[in-house]
Amino acid sequence: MSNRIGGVEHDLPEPPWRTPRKQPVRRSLSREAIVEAAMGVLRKEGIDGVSMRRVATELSTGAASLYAHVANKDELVELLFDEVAAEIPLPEPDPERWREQLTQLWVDSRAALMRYRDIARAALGSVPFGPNALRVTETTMRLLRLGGVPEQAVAWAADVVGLYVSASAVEGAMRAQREEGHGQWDDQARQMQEFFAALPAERFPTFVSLLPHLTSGTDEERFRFGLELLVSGLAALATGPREEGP
Amino acid sequence: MSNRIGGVEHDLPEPPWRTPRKQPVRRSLSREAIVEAAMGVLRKEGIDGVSMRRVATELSTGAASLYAHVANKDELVELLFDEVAAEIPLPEPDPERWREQLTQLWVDSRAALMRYRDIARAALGSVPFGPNALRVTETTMRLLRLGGVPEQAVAWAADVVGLYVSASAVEGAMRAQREEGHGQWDDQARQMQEFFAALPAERFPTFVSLLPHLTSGTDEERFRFGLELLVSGLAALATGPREEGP
DNA sequence: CCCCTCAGCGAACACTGTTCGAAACGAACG
DNA sequence: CGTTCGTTTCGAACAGTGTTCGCTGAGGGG
Repeated sequence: MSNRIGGVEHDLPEPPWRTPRKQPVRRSLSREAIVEAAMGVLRKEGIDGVSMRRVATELSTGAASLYAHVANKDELVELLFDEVAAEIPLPEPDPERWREQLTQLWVDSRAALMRYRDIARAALGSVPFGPNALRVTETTMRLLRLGGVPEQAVAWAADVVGLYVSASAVEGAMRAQREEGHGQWDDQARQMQEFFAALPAERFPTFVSLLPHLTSGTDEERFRFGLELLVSGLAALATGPREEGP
Repeated sequence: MSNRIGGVEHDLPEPPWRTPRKQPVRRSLSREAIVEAAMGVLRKEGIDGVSMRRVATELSTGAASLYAHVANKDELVELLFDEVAAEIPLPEPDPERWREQLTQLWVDSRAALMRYRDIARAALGSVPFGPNALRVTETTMRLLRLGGVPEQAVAWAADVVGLYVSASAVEGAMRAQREEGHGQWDDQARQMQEFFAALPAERFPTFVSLLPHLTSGTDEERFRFGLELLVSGLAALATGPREEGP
């Protein structure tokens, strides 16, 4: 090809009589590389930041190239979601501590989701049946059965709790985004305060009287409160401890 | 202007020497008209169908005209959400029946949201504090207090249940969309069946053994199941009936 | 009566997801 | 070794999106 030694030739302008082969067409793109690059963007900028062009740029190529490895953006987002689900730590089920383990599992799930901004929105759009999401669901069901929850309730509860965790993660991500985006958290907290103070107490007496309680507690405390409602409700359905297996 | 009598002149081609005034510049656009038109689109095509151009076309004008009455699309969506919240029927609180009324209120909320496709997504993005949404929250809190639920729990529970209702409405809307969009509901139901059948039972034993329970029940039954978990959990927190007022 | 403000609105900007067609490559086959 | 074939790469283009800019012209206040 060239009598020059590799590496330097790229700094020189191409001789015009040679066909300009721009870049030597790396044939190195792969589903894994795409997902990895997209995960980086997701962590920094959230789902809206993950555009096909953005991910392609990260791999220094064009958007069209991605479509050889991924059907469309929806499929890419599903892959991302399952990749996040892989980061959820799973407990070794212990019949003595099923309630505690269940709570911890879902607190960890919310934390993993929120580490990747608003990725939880993907769980509300399409029921997540990727391999890693399935592992989480399987563990949830194992724990519920260990607690003696009836079969029908186990199946529905897995759905319900998944919904709640996703919704809470989305809300948390949105709040976090607003807090960092709009500069000072101070500014719009004051704005909220003013809005609340201007509320007509004669039209919303209960709401106004509960105002101090409304803003109290961290996001995770509020999440745990709802989770505890669900878990205790499930415990009440339990018919006593139960062995594993069919 | 013209010696013709009104109404007919629009059918004739404009004489070319007169400045073609396209349409006489209706100065009739208003926030209400915009929201009304957008509600129509929302009901038929969901949030993604509500583009600024689409709504403007419905009012036979251009997208830029809307920005005189509405700050941006986010604000428009918030207005739409509150309009939907106005359709939620509110009960007259009755201390004897607070549990039943609470359940009914949130079942009705979900139904109202789902009538407008995926509008519930707006509730997960920005905490809804429009006047009509506030009326629903106020009623929720009144009912919870009537049931003797502690103040802190009332405040947090309103948040939690709102999250759950919205999440369930979004999921229901997505499912409905897929069912009508992908032609036959039959086709992808079979596809799901095949996917489930192909699952390795040794890796997901609990999940596989619960398969029949997973697909059973209507959406609303599943929703009511989770709602009952929450409400009974709240009832357990109650310290006995309590009078209204400070 | 005049002027000035501001709703109306066409055009444009910077994006988005996706498709198309041509090129370039690797492997399999004669 | 040569040719063909399927796949990957990728620039360009298409049909959308939300939003801004600048011009026009009508209505109300002075």
